[in-house]
Amino acid sequence: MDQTSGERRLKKQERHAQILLQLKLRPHVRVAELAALFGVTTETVRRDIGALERDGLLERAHGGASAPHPGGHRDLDARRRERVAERERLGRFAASLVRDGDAIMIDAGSTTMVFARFLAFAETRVTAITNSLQIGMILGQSANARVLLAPGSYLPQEAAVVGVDTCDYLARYHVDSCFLGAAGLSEAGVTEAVDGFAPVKQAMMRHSTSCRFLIDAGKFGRTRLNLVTPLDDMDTLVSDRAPEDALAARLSESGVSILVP
Amino acid sequence: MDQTSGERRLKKQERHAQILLQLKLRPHVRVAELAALFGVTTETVRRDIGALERDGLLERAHGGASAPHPGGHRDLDARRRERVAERERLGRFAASLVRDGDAIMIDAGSTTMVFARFLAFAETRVTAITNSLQIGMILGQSANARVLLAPGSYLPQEAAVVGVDTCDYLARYHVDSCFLGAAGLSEAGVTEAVDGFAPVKQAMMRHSTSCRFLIDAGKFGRTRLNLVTPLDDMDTLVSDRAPEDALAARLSESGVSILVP
DNA sequence: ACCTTTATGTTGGATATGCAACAAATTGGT
DNA sequence: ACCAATTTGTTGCATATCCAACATAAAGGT
Repeated sequence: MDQTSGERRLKKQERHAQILLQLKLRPHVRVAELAALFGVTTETVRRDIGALERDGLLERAHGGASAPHPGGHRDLDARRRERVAERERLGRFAASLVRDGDAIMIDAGSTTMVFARFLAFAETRVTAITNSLQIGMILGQSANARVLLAPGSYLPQEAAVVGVDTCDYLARYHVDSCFLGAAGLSEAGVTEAVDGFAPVKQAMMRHSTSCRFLIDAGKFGRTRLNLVTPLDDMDTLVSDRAPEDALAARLSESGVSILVP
Repeated sequence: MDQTSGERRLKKQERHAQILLQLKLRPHVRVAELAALFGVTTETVRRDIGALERDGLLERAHGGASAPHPGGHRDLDARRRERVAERERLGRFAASLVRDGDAIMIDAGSTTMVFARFLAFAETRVTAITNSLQIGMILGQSANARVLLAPGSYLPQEAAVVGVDTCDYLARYHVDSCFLGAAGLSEAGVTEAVDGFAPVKQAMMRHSTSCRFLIDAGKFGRTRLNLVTPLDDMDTLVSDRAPEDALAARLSESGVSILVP
């Protein structure tokens, strides 16, 4: 049984790879379109999409599928789905802290990504330096944003760059404020799970006048492997709600400013 | 006529803003979902989406809409759709030129993106330095690729960085070969349309042992504003088919190697 | 070769979406 | 309060998509 031309028929695995590849290049593909492309039935494509969805590699839509995020970052997306409302409140609030003309640094992370989306949406006139490709692309959409991307070695899971190149590059600038995410905030300080992120965050802290940590309340009391900064050297916490009890006491003791919507 | 709760009914403009905001937060929204969210008919949402699409602010899909490109590269996408078959042949062939263990530089562009796709698919063990975010993300998916991203100011239309930072960064490396795209190849030399790309391409040429220009035949005889290199300093042309007539003569006269599938 | 497993195609009916035309409601100005 | 313009809702129908069940074909192992 032959088809269109001399094209070899793709196997299931190859189709899956192709579908994911397509979704890296655009946000949405249609079942019919893929079926035509592969020379298979829509039902087959539907099965492919179903399988990929079960693996969490894409999201279905009526008539097609879209990337869990264009640029496909599963972990990041899974995290993003959690605490959506809180994160939106936090992101919107944090974006309101940026004023026209500010120069800022933005760290890679799901919370800072929401922040960047609101910043782009508000069309704040801003110069932003970031190590996150997604944040760069999002903010670059805003006509009023000037985006500088830091160099470094690329981490696919985080869609960000890290390493000495990244830190060296950041050291060449000084901005008004930096907006950083974190995986944990406890009495031990601000901590991070992703290897390589802590030095970048530290570099951003060093080269900005004020430093805002965007940490949603779900991360209070949590400690991860890499220490970003002890509470004593922490500047400002921006969150969706204020910490309580022991953590609150230690924060105030350390002179950390707390901003909540 | 009241609705669900005490919610105020949104006006058209507000719905439009909300839709765009939603699309900044995720890649795809559905008509039915938005209708429920706003408390309006699917037809109204459909009209909203239609209007936004006419303004180029989103792309429709059956049952919903998606961002023009999260990282929105409509031009790039439009270009990509042209000469698909030729470009795929060219990209696949160019990818076969890379051997395990190579260090390469890759320029931003639709042709080089296809090249990177095949490189990722082939899982070639490679270290790649690029100024294109999309290429970085695509190649970064390959377990065998190590990707270094150059810094610079971000160009949203091209999803790439350019500028002196970019060139300075490239100058710190030396690779086996570089793979560059171009908008035109004529007797005047290799030319490019996007401001800022030419210096980056030149920097890549300078810091690689061999330089491959990936230029599909549709660009033969075309001259654009920015000169990347005259034919005399050109190393290798990789294309889907060999040039003819005067251009072919000038290329051979200049000692340019020509590789075709 | 044979058989088993898996993948793909086919079909039909249920459901969802798209579209156009018209009706109803809302808005904005006087 | 009134009218004109705009916006939204409603309806009917064409089309597209989904899903499940079964048939066919391909792949893999013995």
